[in-house]
Amino acid sequence: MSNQEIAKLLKNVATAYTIKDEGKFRFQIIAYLKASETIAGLTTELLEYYKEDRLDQLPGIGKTIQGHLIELFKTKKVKHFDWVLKGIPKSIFVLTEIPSFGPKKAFKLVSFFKLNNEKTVINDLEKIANKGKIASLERFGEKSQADILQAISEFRLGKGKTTRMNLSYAFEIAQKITDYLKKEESIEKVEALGSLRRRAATVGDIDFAVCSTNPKKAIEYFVNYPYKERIIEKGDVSASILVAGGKQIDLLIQPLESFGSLLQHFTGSKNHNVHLREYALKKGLSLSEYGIKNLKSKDKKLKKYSSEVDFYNALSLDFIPPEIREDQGEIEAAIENRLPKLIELKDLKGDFHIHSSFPIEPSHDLGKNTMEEMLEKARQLNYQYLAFSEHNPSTSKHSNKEIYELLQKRNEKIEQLKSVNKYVRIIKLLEVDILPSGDLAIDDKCLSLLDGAIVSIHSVFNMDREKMTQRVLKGLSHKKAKIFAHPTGRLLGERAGYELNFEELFEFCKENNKALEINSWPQRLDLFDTLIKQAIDKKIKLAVDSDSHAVVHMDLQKYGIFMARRGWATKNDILNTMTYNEIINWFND
DNA sequence: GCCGTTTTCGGCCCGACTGTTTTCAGTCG
Repeated sequence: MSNQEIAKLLKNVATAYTIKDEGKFRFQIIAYLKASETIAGLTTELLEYYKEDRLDQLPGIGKTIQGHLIELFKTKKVKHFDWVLKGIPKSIFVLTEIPSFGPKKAFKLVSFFKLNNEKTVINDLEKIANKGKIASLERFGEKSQADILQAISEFRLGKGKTTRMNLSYAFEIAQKITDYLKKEESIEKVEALGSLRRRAATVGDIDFAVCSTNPKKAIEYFVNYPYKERIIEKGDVSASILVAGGKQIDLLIQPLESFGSLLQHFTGSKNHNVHLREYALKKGLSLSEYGIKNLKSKDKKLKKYSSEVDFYNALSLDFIPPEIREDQGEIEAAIENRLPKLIELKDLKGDFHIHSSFPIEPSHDLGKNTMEEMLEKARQLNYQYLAFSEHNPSTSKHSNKEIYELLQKRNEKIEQLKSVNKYVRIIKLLEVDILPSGDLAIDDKCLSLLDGAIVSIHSVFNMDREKMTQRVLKGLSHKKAKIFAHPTGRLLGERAGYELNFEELFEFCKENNKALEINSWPQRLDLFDTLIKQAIDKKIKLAVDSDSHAVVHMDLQKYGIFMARRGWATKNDILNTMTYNEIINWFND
């Protein structure tokens, strides 16, 4: 079973508990949902944790659920789950995937109308709603009947509970809406929050905090956004609209004096907030988007915060950067004044992964811009150095001798550029395929022409975990191979990437002084945050690379920096913050 | 069912909004 299937199973158990007796099973429900989230967000198959006897390392998975998971892997079923799920039609779990459908609503509809066919339940429900049969049900009405039809139709168009967009796409939408909101004169401040502010690789809803002298007018203005599809809800301090592609935009409003608390609350993450509020409760403080209540004082008066820094400081905590608010130990670190000083974009002194248009007749895609154009961009970015790293010449179309000659030609070109280029130093790299055998695609003689090689996987993704790991380690063990590019091979929204034993890879990199890439391409963002944090804990060097195939791509480095920050990276963890001399020494090491 | 800087027992974040109601149930973040 895949992680997603197991996560769904645990979520279904929570749903079943909710239907059976929400009050009685209140804390079991929370526990199962948390365990489900943990598994859904894992970067390694849960089965591997089980095989390696490491299930107890996972947060929110205690003795009981561990036992159930072990039973699941051993016998493919869990007696306790079967008991909880008994009598709950499976079609309910289909409906709960639709936004606005929770356990109660799904159960009421399925049981009243006997919608027991999980394959047709959505169509069946739609037919019933269209016939007007739902409106007469207790606690339903004409409006909720129409809402059900709307939710089904939007679900079919792609608005699901777990539908997410890439960070770069969310940035574009957020920019448009920010520009729109700033035109309303009563709006004094606009901040995009939620997972967007935390710079998560993918974003669900886009959240905005707004500070306005006239909240009513500001809300009215927001819900009249010209590109909205419809208004989802509209209240006194918050509203939500739907824009093209089923994307939801939420707005929250507070006066300036509470703006800091609002930022804090709406930035999340949920787990960070829950942990923070539990920590505060122990000090007798109750937190909300409005401020901090002292439960020990007589009047329990609310203290408001206009600044988020003051809000954290009021809890005796250092300010926690949004990118690491994921309940991964940041609260403990803030208590003990040992939060890392996270890397910033301006710390980068170069880029190792640049594909120019030099006609090297590569195995994969060639860049769009000349070396000169890329170098000029590097100068604008204030880089000390730039490495050209086109794909290796195609091995099916060229002999070793021809490949050698192509690389020689490229070297001549680079030497000529070096002689005329005063601003940016050039490093001679190449992105070399690691073949399924683990051998590099070009021979030693060709590799000797380079300062070093970036190695990567571009074919035969479906090897099993151990074979793939051995393939990568063999490729990386070549003296010239220094950086392993886009290590998981994932493409967001397209493919999950191959399975690797990262423990083993980290160990190897540490021993042999190899680096892993944080690829800034928005669809890759690979390595990603959780693996970056693990790598940094193991003191592995990382390189933030744009993988540019055109000049404009060189600006995408900010996304790699976002991921690095989410992985708690400081300047010292990132290779391309080093000077040219240090880097050249590292490549020759 | 999970978890530990008041705890291995006894806690478990806090609030908005909608629709159907006239005080609440359900969903969401």
